[in-house]
Amino acid sequence: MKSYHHGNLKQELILCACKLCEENGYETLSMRSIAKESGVSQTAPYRHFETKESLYASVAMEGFKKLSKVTSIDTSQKVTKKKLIETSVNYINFGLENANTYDLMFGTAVGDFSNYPELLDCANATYENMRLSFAKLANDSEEIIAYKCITLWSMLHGLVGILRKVAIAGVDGEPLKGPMTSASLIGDNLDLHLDKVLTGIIQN
Amino acid sequence: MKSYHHGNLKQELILCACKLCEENGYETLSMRSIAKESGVSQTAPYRHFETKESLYASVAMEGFKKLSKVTSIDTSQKVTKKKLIETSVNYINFGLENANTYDLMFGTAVGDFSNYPELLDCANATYENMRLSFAKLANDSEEIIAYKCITLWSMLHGLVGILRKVAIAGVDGEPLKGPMTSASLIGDNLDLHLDKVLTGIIQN
DNA sequence: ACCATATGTTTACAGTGTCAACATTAAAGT
DNA sequence: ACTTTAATGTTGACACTGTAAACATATGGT
Repeated sequence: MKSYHHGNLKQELILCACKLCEENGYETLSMRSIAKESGVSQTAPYRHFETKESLYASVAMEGFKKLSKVTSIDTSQKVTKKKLIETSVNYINFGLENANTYDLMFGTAVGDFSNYPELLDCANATYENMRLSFAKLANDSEEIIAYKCITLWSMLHGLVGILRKVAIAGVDGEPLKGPMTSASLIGDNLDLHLDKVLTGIIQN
Repeated sequence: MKSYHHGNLKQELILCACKLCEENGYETLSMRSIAKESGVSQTAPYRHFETKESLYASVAMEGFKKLSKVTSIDTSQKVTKKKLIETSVNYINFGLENANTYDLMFGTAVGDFSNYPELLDCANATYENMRLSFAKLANDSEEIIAYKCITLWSMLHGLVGILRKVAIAGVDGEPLKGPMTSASLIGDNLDLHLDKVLTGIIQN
């Protein structure tokens, strides 16, 4: 028997939204659908989220937490290139396996992170760890560290995008022409590719 | 005096959509709004676009054409690192100056390009030129060329994303913490940064 | 016990994508 | 030139969306 008050609705709504988002993409996610899925009236979510965007922000935050978990390096210990490669692979796999959530995190669904301080913190924490890792790896200036970090980060992000387009195209038979094909080649040799890239970044 | 038949509606709808998209972002663009803006009934666009997504596809295609224009290198002549840097800067500037359109082109609004062959061709052409440029630059194997091309492309795409977040954050005062700050640093020294990156890519 | 506040529900409104039925015109076939 | 047909418009409708307003119920501090 359900009581009038749910007790833990906000948490359930977020969970629900995460699930629906990953299953069908954030574009098809509606306030009403998560309300229904949570067995609650259609406007109940508005007691916990001012707008749909702020619900998106919560889902994105969960995503960043999860991403942080698989990519964070223990910077109290020695940081090696191998660890960075491992982390890079994890990053890319996260992007591929949580494609819809990834879109929500890095797309335009949440316009300005600074409207959601908690989300902003989570996002920054993710990247901050990568920066610390580079700082530990070699004795570079702040500037060089930043350069290296952003170079890698940009590339990982870009790679996720490319590999996904290839994966999607691969599903319905017809392989894509041009660089797309080559991208799937990289997918198969991801470790090797990342090793090359990281070597390039570290050396410079 | 307007006749019943518009005569050139499809073209006008696309133009209109491009304008509205870049002005307010593709998320706020509606079939009905472009219809109204074009001075035509709300379902008229459906004579030219089966779904909203197919209108998006047309807008995205215009974007790729424009992007091609500013990034394409004349591969019948000698290709230099300098030219690649120039092109890279142009790519990034395109992404920053046509931010909303860029989102449409590289986001999830158009799910699968292969449903829109013309769009797919335009998109591939853009990247194909970059690949040819790398092929001209040095005498590498197909595989190495692909590697270099995708590395650069991924990074440019990633950089656009990062620089935009910084630009947006810069607007309302409060600068972002962590690697975000460093990213804006890169924005100021974009040429230098790209030179470094390209050197790294070319060497490997 | 009382009352403010948090959390729910119902109802309502304007806007959306898209379909079906109908109107008008330009193009093609005779 | 006349008729048929296909292309291109319009009107009206449906189910869905985000979200505001008014109301209902439970909870916690006094």
